[in-house]
Amino acid sequence: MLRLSKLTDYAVVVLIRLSEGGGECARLGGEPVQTSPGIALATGVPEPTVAKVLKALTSANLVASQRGARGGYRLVQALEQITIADVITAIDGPIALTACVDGAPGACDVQNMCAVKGRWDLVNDAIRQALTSITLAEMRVASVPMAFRLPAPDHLAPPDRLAQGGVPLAASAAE
Amino acid sequence: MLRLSKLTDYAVVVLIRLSEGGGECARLGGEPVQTSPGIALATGVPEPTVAKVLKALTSANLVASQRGARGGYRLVQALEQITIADVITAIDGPIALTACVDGAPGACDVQNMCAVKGRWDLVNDAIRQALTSITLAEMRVASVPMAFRLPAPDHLAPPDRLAQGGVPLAASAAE
DNA sequence: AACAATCAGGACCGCATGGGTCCTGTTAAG
DNA sequence: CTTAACAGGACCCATGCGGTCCTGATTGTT
Repeated sequence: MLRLSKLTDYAVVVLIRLSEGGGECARLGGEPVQTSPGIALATGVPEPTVAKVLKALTSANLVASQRGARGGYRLVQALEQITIADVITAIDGPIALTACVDGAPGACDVQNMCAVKGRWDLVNDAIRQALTSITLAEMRVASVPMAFRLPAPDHLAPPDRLAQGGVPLAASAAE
Repeated sequence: MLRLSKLTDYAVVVLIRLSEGGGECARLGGEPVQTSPGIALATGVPEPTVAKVLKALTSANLVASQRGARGGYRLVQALEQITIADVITAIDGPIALTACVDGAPGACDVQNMCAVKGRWDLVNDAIRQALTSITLAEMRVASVPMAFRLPAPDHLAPPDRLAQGGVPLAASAAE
């Protein structure tokens, strides 16, 4: 699968949402912050999950948090400065395809004559480089080719119309 | 984690083992084949797992099988022609990082206003390209920098000494 | 012709991991 | 002092992977 976690997907959504300047809570010396309930409402991701993602992103210093009333989160870098590798590392931990490379305790169980030991590093480096070369800004411009772009991010988009007719994608071909 | 399955790791081991010409069963009109028990014995991977991996590799036409007595498996391409992407696709299925891209049944549950729909394709392509650019031959030469290379593949290497002093890698820096 | 060896293709089970929720404490603005 | 929001856990459940096994089909050997 080579599948990355759904949380990482959410993190991208949340970060892009954060970049769209939360127009609601422009306080705190000009630094506009957004609350996790607000982001959850705007993105459709459940609030606890948004909170969890934001905590991880804060630990990774991708976003900054302001505690207390009128608090919230804000980006510390522009989307152009955030790479996919950053997000994946923040959410899923270090990028390592196999247990052999990311410091597994018992190493592989067939380490005796494992003829390919350490060779995955080559692949890991390639992956890592590929992920480092893509920024969130690039991902955003590549998305939403249709007219569904919300120009004003401060008025939370009503999900009704979008959910009905919007974005059929691959959901129809589901067995 | 972006972790790929352990089966894929085994597949690489098995394929490299297959490339080292099974010296035992040189039959079948000059096409030397190796049996799955033999490969299991040589690599240290349990036999059922080897068999499962080989079946998947056969379905993906990375190896050819000869049924019946004196049967076995052999490579259909040189290691130089097999990319990591081939192996991953054979074992783990198509390379797709998120459920949004590989035709998931329900699509993402937040598809309503998912602002990043389809944007993972960028990342997927980058990953796919990175994995396609690395062949098994490159992985083999990059491995085993020490004197642990077994010159004769038919005499199974005694695991004892190798397991003890061999290849410390990153296993020490765990946690 | 009978036998044995080997692959084919499933079904099956247990465990680990991730996804998701919730609870309690801490901070800061009003 | 109260309230709103983050911090940082603990916790449960489902999914999927790793691994094993069984039965049948095929083919060389005796």
